[in-house]
Amino acid sequence: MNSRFSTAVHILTLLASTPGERVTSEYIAASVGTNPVVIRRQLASLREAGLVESKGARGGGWALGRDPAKITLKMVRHSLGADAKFRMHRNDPHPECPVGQNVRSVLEDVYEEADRAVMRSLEQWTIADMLKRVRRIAGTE
Amino acid sequence: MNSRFSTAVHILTLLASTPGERVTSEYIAASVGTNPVVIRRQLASLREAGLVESKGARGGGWALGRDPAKITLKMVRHSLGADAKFRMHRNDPHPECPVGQNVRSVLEDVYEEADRAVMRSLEQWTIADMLKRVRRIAGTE
DNA sequence: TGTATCGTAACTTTTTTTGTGACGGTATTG
DNA sequence: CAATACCGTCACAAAAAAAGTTACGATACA
Repeated sequence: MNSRFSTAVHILTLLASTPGERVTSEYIAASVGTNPVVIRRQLASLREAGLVESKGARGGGWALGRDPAKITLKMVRHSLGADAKFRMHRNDPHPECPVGQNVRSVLEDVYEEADRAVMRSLEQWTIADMLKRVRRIAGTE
Repeated sequence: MNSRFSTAVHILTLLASTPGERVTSEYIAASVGTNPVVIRRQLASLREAGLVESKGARGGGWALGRDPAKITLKMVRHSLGADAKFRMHRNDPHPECPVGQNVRSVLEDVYEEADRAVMRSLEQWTIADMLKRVRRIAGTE
């Protein structure tokens, strides 16, 4: 998992915390502590996955695309595509080494399985859960 | 998972493929396609975990520290420590945003759980398995 | 028509990862 | 005992990846 995933969850939880309102990328950026463009970039992936929707122009902004109880962290990870995945070493192995030539393909199987395990784990968390727990910690409930 | 993990598995599988022999970091580097120092760095972590052992000086080199059937990929990942883990976004959230202030700690729980899932998955693979599968693909068996 | 917003491209900066050179230490070999 | 072939590790360089910034066009609202 990487920092893009973390940021995405942060954003979605923030949106869930202000239902009915549209929030600007500038506001989100201030909450996360970064630049609005960085946020918009992230939101772009989330929008493709249907998790958020945006409206341009004055009065525009961002809102969740669906019920936060129906957004799992699995979906979030999925929306980030290859960026969130396990990575292979990218060296060119020696052409005559049978191990070097073939470990990669076996490793791919390993990663695929591990990835499924991660997804099963993330599947159990929703944005609504995240918000609930955040609020419990903050004592805002 | 990252490229250090992949490289570590590559190295261990290579060592498993030449039982009884010591292999030099230079040889391993050639197989992986990188610099010997990079390999030694990686081997250092693996040695701390007892997965390999080395002998300096002439005639020296590296060998597995135990039966390849007793080395799981979980151990390999564990030996890499924090490097192999999921990472949080490192921005400073806005001090007055209750979401920003607390998502991290909830995310830590999420990551911990996901990490355990990965470990359970990796636990099922041993270096001996890797070698067997590599050989099957290579048709060297 | 002015303004607040998104969308996105190009670029810069920072951070992380990987690679390299250098050199000391040590056991083995002859 | 000296030459050698290794490891161990530090400091630095280069490359790659990620994050941040600037800029500007497009659009709807007021």
